[in-house]
Amino acid sequence: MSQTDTVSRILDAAEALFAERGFTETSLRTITSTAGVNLAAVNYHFGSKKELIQAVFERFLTPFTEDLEAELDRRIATGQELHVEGLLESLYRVGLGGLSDRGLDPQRFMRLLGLAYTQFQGHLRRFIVSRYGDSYRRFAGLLAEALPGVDPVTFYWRLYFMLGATIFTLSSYDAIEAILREDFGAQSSLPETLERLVPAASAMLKVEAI
Amino acid sequence: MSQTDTVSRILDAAEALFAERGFTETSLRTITSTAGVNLAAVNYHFGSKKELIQAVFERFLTPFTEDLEAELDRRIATGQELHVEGLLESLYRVGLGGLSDRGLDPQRFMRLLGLAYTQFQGHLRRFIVSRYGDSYRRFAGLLAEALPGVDPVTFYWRLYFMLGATIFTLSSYDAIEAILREDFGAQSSLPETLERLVPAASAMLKVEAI
DNA sequence: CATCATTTAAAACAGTTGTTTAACTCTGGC
DNA sequence: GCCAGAGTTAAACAACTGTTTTAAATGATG
Repeated sequence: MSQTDTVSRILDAAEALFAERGFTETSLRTITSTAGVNLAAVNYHFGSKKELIQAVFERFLTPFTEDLEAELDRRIATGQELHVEGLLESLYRVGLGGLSDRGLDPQRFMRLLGLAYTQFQGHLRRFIVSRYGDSYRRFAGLLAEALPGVDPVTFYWRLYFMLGATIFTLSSYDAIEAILREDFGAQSSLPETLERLVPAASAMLKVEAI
Repeated sequence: MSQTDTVSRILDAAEALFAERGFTETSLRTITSTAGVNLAAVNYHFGSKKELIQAVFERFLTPFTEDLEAELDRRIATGQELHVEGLLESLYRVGLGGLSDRGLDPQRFMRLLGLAYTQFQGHLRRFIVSRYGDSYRRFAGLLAEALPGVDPVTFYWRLYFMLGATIFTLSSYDAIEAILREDFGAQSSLPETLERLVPAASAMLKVEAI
């Protein structure tokens, strides 16, 4: 084994197994044997399982937020109007394209993001907020500006509605797609689903009624 | 201890602890010591931890679906038009009111429902689908009828968008509410949040654009 | 060539997990 | 009054968890 790719082999295996089964359901022994490395390597390189979990998230969240920031900069620089649909498209395009360019599976990315919210790992939520909170707040701010009629509290609730619809749906994408394929024979792709999500989420954010 | 309330004491403790920490993160020893019963009682009365998890869900999903069916029957019997907002209101009213009448915490109910979808317990999903799938399909069918313009595949994706927005938001209700209270000083109640969710989810289901 | 970080191996660590056992207590029906 | 059976108890089971330690081997860098 060529020395230092041990770290990335562990990250690869951990990422796949976490997305598939969750954190507590995945043991270090499963990870290391999948990665073909020694059990002690995880504690040697990462310190603990907690820090391994954080490292997995860091590896895909850092390029994701960087790409998103760049995309927002680009949109602002070219003087494009920042309407709701455009912002959501930016978000989804980065999540879909930017990551797969780097060889990362966007679906796995969504499953992990869903886990970060629903599994009970306090340290993970704290880690993500402290590391990527600024980018999140920037995006939320731009979205709020694009919705001048909506009062702040209502806006934030709807932002969470949107996050819920996105994360929930995409992290169970395979299961939902399988059901629809069985019932309607129609198979849909991930980009197609995002194309359905943009107008739906936009409509939800924009409603006039109380 | 008055003999046979051991079963319900276990269910009470398990329900609260599962909602708080998740399934794998909650040990039988924590459950039994919280309930004040012997460790072996779980295996004696329920057979296994899996079956205990299912029993917890059965205890609140059975009254919930019965109430929902009754509410739908009532709406149809009184000849009310079944529009989208009304159906969602029925769903949320039953989830909120019907359960708390029975002394069950609606938020806990939502957290557990979220867990059922996101935790990796294949047996749970199978159990719920086989037991409550008919009620689910009936509700989905009525909702589809109220949306004649929307093609079936798009409808089902949007149904999952709505489920995601609902389950995700309400299962993290406490956390989100705390953030909004800190940032805006405005505190919102669960009924208020559902009042925001009805028009938002309706708008999402009804959009005209592709 | 020596050095030092990296990797492997194997073992042990101390906990925790779900489950099972066998003995015990209690109670309702004969 | 007694006894079968349901209910409870403490103890032990075997398996697994994350982590640490020992040791030896490997490889790149200076």
